[in-house]
Amino acid sequence: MKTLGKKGAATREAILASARQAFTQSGYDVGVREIAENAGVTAMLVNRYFGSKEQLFEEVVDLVLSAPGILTREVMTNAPDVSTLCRDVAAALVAKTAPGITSMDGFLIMLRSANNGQATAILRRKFETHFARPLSELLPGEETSQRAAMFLAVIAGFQVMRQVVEMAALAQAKPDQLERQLEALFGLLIIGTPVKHLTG
Amino acid sequence: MKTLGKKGAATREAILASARQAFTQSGYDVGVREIAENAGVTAMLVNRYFGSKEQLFEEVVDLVLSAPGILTREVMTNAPDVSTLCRDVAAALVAKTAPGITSMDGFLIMLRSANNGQATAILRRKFETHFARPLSELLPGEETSQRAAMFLAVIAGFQVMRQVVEMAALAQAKPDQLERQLEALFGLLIIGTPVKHLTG
DNA sequence: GTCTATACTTTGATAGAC
DNA sequence: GTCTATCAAAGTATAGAC
Repeated sequence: MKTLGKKGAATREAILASARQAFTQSGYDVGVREIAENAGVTAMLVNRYFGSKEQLFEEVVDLVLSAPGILTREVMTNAPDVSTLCRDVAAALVAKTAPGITSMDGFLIMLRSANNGQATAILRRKFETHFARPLSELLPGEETSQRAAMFLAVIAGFQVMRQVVEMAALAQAKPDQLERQLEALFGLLIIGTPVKHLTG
Repeated sequence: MKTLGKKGAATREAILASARQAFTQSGYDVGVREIAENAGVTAMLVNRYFGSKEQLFEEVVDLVLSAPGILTREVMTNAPDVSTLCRDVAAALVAKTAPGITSMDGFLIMLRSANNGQATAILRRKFETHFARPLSELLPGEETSQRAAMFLAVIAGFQVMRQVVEMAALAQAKPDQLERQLEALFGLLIIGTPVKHLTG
């Protein structure tokens, strides 16, 4: 382990910030040289400070999953009850996936990097510890781990259709309509029954 | 455009078949040399017959999207009623995403090429015409296009979590439990109310 | 300590010989 | 119509300049 001076730490942060931007926008397949260039350094320093591209990706994922996103520890633990959680997550999800917004969410990184085996292996571990396990412990009733996973699947599917594929029906729909549909789905998974009918 | 003789067309088919197998098993990151080797030719011929690896992938996508998948016109139009449709799609989805099975469904191909702009543009059009529009016309009630899109989003999300990320809770769950959960979600989107309670 | 220059390895793509 | 030879780009590793 190398000791880092002040300048070194700054460079490390610059690379990390550049990598976060690049991975979110282009997925894991973005080049290390491009990441380094946007940080004002050469590609070699990426390996010096992070060991490998894979480890750099892992650190970026940690960073993004810890930052406020659609599902955070705060959202999960601060919600007074589960129906509030449904509404909060639905609202955050619709807002963060609005057309034209380049959100830095962990789910988006996952979807953009889904074609790379190394990246998905890292994401699997991070999703388990950050989302699946705490959410599963929060749910009442039985089969909590499956229901938690389905919850995450709905979030991921909504994002891939709205932000990546950009399906017309989701990109142009009114936000409150989408929120209502998502809230109903989440309610079904969380408390076992829908909080509200879809057509109001 | 080159003119193809009998032998040329045969090698082209061999490469295409090998590519379908390879992409299904290993995803887009599989090497062109490996694809060519399994077809009994050198890597060069891949580019000669398909232009690039990307175009080869696109042709495999076309091939797979034409074949019966999770949502086909038959499933959609042959179902006597919508609740049967929910059950059929849920069962097909769980079966096709079983661990160890790498069926190259259209949704999965979409996810694997999600970071490629051209690929998503092509897939967006195919999804609209093949899935979104006919499904939307099949649904009763209001907001049919949004609900159809959400339906597709749930399918996509389930696949990405079970097949790509391989979340433990989804990969190891009992098939009939997953089917029940999916059927409830689909029912909520299709007929506006769940067909069955989750813990029932 | 911090960083650049250089090169090795693999992979996708191209040119020209037969 | 097919192959050998080669190129360009990407991830990585080493040596050494300041």
